[in-house]
Amino acid sequence: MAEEKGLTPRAEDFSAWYNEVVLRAELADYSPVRGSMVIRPYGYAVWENMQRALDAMFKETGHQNAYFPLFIPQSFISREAEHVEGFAKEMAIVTHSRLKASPEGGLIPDPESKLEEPLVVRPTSETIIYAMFAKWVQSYRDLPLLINQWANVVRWEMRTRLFLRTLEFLWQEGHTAHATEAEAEEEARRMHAVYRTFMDEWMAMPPVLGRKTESEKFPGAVRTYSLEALMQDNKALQAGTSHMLGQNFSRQFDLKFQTEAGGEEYAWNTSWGVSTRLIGGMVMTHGDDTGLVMPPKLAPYQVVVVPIYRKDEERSVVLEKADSVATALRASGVRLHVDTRENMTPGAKFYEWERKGVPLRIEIGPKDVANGQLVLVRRIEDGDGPRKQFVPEDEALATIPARLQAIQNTMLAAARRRREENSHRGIEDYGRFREIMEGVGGFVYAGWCGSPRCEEKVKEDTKATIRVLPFEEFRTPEPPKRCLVCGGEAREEAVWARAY
RNA sequence: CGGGGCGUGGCGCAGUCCGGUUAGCGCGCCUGCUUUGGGAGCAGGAGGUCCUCGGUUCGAAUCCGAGCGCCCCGACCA
Repeated sequence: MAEEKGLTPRAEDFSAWYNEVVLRAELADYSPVRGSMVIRPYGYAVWENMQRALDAMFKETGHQNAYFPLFIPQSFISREAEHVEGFAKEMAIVTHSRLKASPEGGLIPDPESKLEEPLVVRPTSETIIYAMFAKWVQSYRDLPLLINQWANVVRWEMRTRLFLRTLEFLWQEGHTAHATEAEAEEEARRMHAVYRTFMDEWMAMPPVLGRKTESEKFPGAVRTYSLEALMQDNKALQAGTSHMLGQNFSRQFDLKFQTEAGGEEYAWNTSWGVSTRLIGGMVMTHGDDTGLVMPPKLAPYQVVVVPIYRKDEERSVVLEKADSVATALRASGVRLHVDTRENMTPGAKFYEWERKGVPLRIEIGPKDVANGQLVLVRRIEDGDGPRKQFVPEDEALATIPARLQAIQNTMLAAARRRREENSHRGIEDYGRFREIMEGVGGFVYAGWCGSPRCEEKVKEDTKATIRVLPFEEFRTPEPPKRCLVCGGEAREEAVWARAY
């Protein structure tokens, strides 16, 4: 019974812990279809908070939302050579438009309804979006074209995990067209930076930024910029990507424009996306053995109020107080829930809301009403006194927004510290490297000669890959001289890790 | 696709080896009363194609055969 209530500790089996947290915090549930999941209201509320924040940032940077169709003609996918290569093996295809009764019983696709051209269910929308852009763009005056869409996509993955890799997932994909290479490059980097702001400030999940190697870049891109976060099991999570597509797609979809000088040129494209995978990242960045821990800025409920009472008279006094506290806090912009369930003891509610990761709990009992105080209990330790504090009501109401921000800051600092503590720098010995990858894991910063062969060897030996070629601010002050693998001259520093 | 595990009320499981009354336990659910400051108590109650199909048998959750599904590990994967 005690085992039923607790979670598998992270140290014992991280993967089991993760699944239990997601299911028991009611973020998501398995659906009847293998590899597909239902995002439950509590999990969807997190996604909505992510959407709200990101969408505002996209608008601030000049983008507009639009919606493109789920179905893409199969021929579109094959136009860009690398693109087909990258996605062909995981595509869902629609070939028929109706079913009919089978002679052997059951239903079969009606052969007469076979489509002229199969439709693929979008794994990403570059092809159809740039086909449409081609219709809309004639002149340099039509550029830049800055579009985002919120959508679902399907990738038929072999092995799936809740939020981290499912057959269908929700995401946003930005797609832009520019008149010059420099503008497109600037856009790809701008959105890369927007993601970084979001992950740092909203998710408290500080990623390492950099560029992907040739072998890891997006199929069809010239360059891929990535944000890699380190999870508590010391595996990397690719949390977002931004691609400089060059003219690869515009050439295939005839996305041309007339230049100011009167000539004709292909547009320069970018695309960038983050998905519901971020919810998995949030879980694996902040969760503990008690359950979920939500950064206040994403928490569906930042504060939950648990009223405590014995007698009816107490009940009405306490609930009245809970109500006025709720009204006051909502007025200062706090997302709050008053848990008035009658069939549950306060203790049971405490456990439930902790498992669900609510950052701050307010307990209100008869004693508190009498003393004009509120009991504040933080979800996490943050070095600022005990988790549980008795605070005069006025002071509590006035300081709760700041307390939430303090929790947010603490979580970011803790995540950053953990990332750095598990980043190994100055590793030159390949044996030592293998030891790290097969043992503690984490990010290893080391020299790379630039050869795909060395990359491949590491993957075979250790399952680790180059997550990013980090931007300057993340690099080791003293640049590595030798390639970790072959000992040849290091062309640049790489961040290696096992990844999700 | 390979390896492992598992399919029994909503959830978690026992029972299966060694066939035998009415399939059991915990949690959850419903009703009532008492409770409520860290996972409440008592009483009553509802809820089951034992994954499916076929076989053996007087008799199958249990034995045999085939199939299906899910989870985990690997291969695979922006």
